[in-house]
This record gives sequence, C-alpha cells and structure tokens, in this order.
Amino acid sequence: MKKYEEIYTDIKGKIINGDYTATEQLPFEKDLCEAYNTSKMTVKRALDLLVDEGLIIKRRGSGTFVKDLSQKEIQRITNSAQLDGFTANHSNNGHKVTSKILAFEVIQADDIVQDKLNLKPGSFVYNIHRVRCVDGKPAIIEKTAIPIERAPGLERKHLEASLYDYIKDELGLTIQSAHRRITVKKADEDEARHLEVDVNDPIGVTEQITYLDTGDTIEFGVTKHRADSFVSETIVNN
Amino acid sequence: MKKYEEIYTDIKGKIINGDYTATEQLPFEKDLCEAYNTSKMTVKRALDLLVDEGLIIKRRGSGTFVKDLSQKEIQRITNSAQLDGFTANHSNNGHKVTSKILAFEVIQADDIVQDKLNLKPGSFVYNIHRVRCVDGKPAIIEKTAIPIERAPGLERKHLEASLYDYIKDELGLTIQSAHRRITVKKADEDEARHLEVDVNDPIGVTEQITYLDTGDTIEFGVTKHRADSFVSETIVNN
DNA sequence: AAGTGGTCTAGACCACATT
DNA sequence: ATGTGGTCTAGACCACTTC
Repeated sequence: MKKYEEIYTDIKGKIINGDYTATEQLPFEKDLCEAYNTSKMTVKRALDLLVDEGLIIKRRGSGTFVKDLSQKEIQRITNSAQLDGFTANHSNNGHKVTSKILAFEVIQADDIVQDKLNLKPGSFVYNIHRVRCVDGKPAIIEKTAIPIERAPGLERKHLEASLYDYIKDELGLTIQSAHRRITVKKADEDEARHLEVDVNDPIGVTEQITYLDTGDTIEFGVTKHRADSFVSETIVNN
Repeated sequence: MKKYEEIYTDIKGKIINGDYTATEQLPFEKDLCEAYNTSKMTVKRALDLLVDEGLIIKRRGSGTFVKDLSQKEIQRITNSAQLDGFTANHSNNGHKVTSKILAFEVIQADDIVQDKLNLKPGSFVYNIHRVRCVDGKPAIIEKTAIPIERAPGLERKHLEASLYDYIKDELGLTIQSAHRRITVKKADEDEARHLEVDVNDPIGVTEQITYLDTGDTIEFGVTKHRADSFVSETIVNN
C-alpha cells in the first residue's frame, strides 16, 4: 500500500472511532511527518484526501481540524461507494438483484445517444432495456446504450447478471469515471407498470455517461428510480 | 496566480476551443515541464485538476488523453458552479431572483436539525422559510436552520436578498463545503400552493449541510424544487 | 529496453494567522 | 516574530505499457 494511503487510512480510522472528535485539531503536518517518518508532500496528500472526502478542513496559519460532523454524517461519508453499478451496490448489502429484460437489440444511435456517446452519425449501439429488482421488488428501469464496437459479443445472459462485471471481467476494460445528471419527472403508464407505482407518481431520473480509462465512452444510461428507493449523496468542496 | 493554476487554465482553454480534440493525446508530462518551465509535480497537479473535472484521463505507461467528450458535454463541465447559492447561480445568468419570506423566527432545534448541525440539545437556531422566485415565478421552497451564535444580527432584510452574501460579506465567514443529499417526493398541499404546481406533482428535494472553513456547521437547508427547474450534475472518478 | 505516469524525498520559499 | 499550511523544485526510484 502507498504511504499516503496508509496515513490517510490511519487518520480516517481515528476520526471514525473517535480518537479525533468533531472540531478537534489534528497534529501539525510537521509532527505528522515525524510520526509517520515521511515528507511533507506525502502527509499533505493524505490530508487532502480527507478534505476531499469531507472529513477535515485545513486553515493556513492555524492548523488542521476535524469538521463539525455528527456521528451519522461520519457514517454516511464512510459508507459511500460511487462507481460500483447497481448490482454490486445492492448485493454487497445482502440483497438479491434480478433483472427483467424488456429489450435487447442493435440499433442506430438516435441523436441524443449519438451526442452523449460522441459517436459518428449512423453508428450502431446495443440498446438494452431492463427492469432491475431488489429482493424481487422492482426498483429501477434502466435504458442503456453501448457502442457495439466497444463490447463485441455481448449476450443476453450478461444482462441477467451485471453489465459492469461483463465490461470489467470478460472484456478486460476499466471504468474510469461517470458524468451524471439527476432530474425528476412524473411516471408515465409504462414506468408506473414496471415500477409498480401509480401513474404520475414521482420518479428520480439519473442520466449517466460512463468513460473507460482509455477516455472512450462505454455507456450512456438513463435510470428511472422509484421515489422510495432513490437517494444521491455528494460532497462539494470550494 | 499559482503556476499549477496557470497550466491548468491554459490546457483547459485548449480543450475548450478545440486545440486538443476528443480522444487526442496531450504532450507528455516531461514535455509540459519544459514548455511551462516547471517541475514534474507542478505539471502533475495541473493535470490532476483536469482529471477531477472530468476533461482528461491519464494512463501510466501510455500518456494523457482528452476524454471522448461531445461538445455539449464540454460546455456542461465548463459552466458548472457548485457552491454559489441560489441567488448567485441564477442572477449570473441574467435572471432576477426574489424571495417571499414565510417564516423568520428563533426556535429550539428539533432532533433532526440538532443532529445535522451537530448542536447540543436545546440549542437555538434561526428558522427561515422562504419561497425563492426566478423572474417572478416560484422555483423553490427553502427551509434553512442557522445556529444563532454563528450568525448574530441576522435580519429580515438579509433574507430578501442573499443569505450567502450576508454570511460572506457581513459576517466575514468563508464557506468551505457542503454535504448534499437528493431525494424525490410528491408535492403536498403547501408545497403545491407555493410552487404553483398540482398536489402530488413530483418535487426534487435537496438536503444540505454547509460548513465554514473553520470546520463548523453554518447551515442546514432543505430545498424543494419544481420538477421543471431541477437538475443536479456531478462527476464521479474512480 | 525504453519511455510513460506515480510516488516520495529534503528542502526552499511564500501567504496567512496568531501572539 | 513565530509558526501554520501552500507552492514549487530537482531528482530518485517505482509500476506499468509499449516496442
């Protein structure tokens, strides 16, 4: 493990278990350098990770402090996993994820998909339309477009399990990032039927463009969530 | 301006105006060091900002590349402002923001507010309840709790303009970060009346804890958005 | 084997806050 | 004046990709 990760993990642990409490001042960087027997840049990097994560703040001239976080807020920050995909996200919590496949076809990308995936006009994509269930209850409707040349050999059986696993394990590709956009709408008849809610019930919509570590787009997805299972959490630093 | 910011700004500009196009390889860090007459760590830092922002990706052993972004996606990334508050966010776009104050009082924090702001039991907070309008049309309902001891002298007139301006300019405090949570709900009668929508119409809800650069909480706010004016965009890196 | 980005160092100097 | 964190350097060595 990298040195800055060790320091990061160690200090984070001390915040979680209460060795460092809310608003408490951490040791100075100088002292942390001695304690961990390392250089200033490395300590700074470890602390910056904690700043990004929302656990601490730094003030030039004064020092470094734990944020004024409630215990619940610390838990929330600690348990967040962002880029794992629907299957992993829920099965890690002991739930069973299943998929009902409504459509699986190869079509020409429409204007929106073409733009989002930055494809040439007339490009073909897999068009996948699934209802994802958690413990047998429908949770989301997912429409996914994947450029055919980036996922050759995609089959129906992959859709019943995890698309992300197929991309990672079978294609050997690495997902690097996702650009997300969240909106809200009323359920239309289709959505209501599939999600087992009433027409006009509120729905959380996540649009997502997913990028590989090559910089190429791999997926454009629109996900429609039942209101009762939709939450999105982020931390914004200045 | 800091050197890494200059390099960051320069390269970002070249991506925006098309000097570097989608999927194109950037010069090697070594060459950028020469070009900008600086050291490796500084170039690396500039590039890492672009990675965080979602514009480029780096691959050890291979090089640095512009992501496969559509022109629209580049615009979206470039125009995002996160921590500015409602007033600034909309008036910068040439719109007029007004506020209707529904409540302004000092009360004891309830359990939720107390937890979110990490206050001691029995603490007092300003309780502010406003409808915010853009160009005369209601856009959001905002309930805000502010610990009284952190914002002494808050008056009604500050609420008609921007609360953030008051915090920044008159109290001389600096906002450092915000922890956000987005959910979805049906409009109840109150919400429908204030937002001028129908009962049970969908509503986007943003809960936000705002922190100062001291690490202290300054605000807990719950914001209810009309569906037609609600969007939230984020970039998730691995 | 050569070249890429990633980590880490030991230290200089700077900007800012406190005393 | 002292001490904090922030920036930057010049270079060593490492992990990984490509040839």
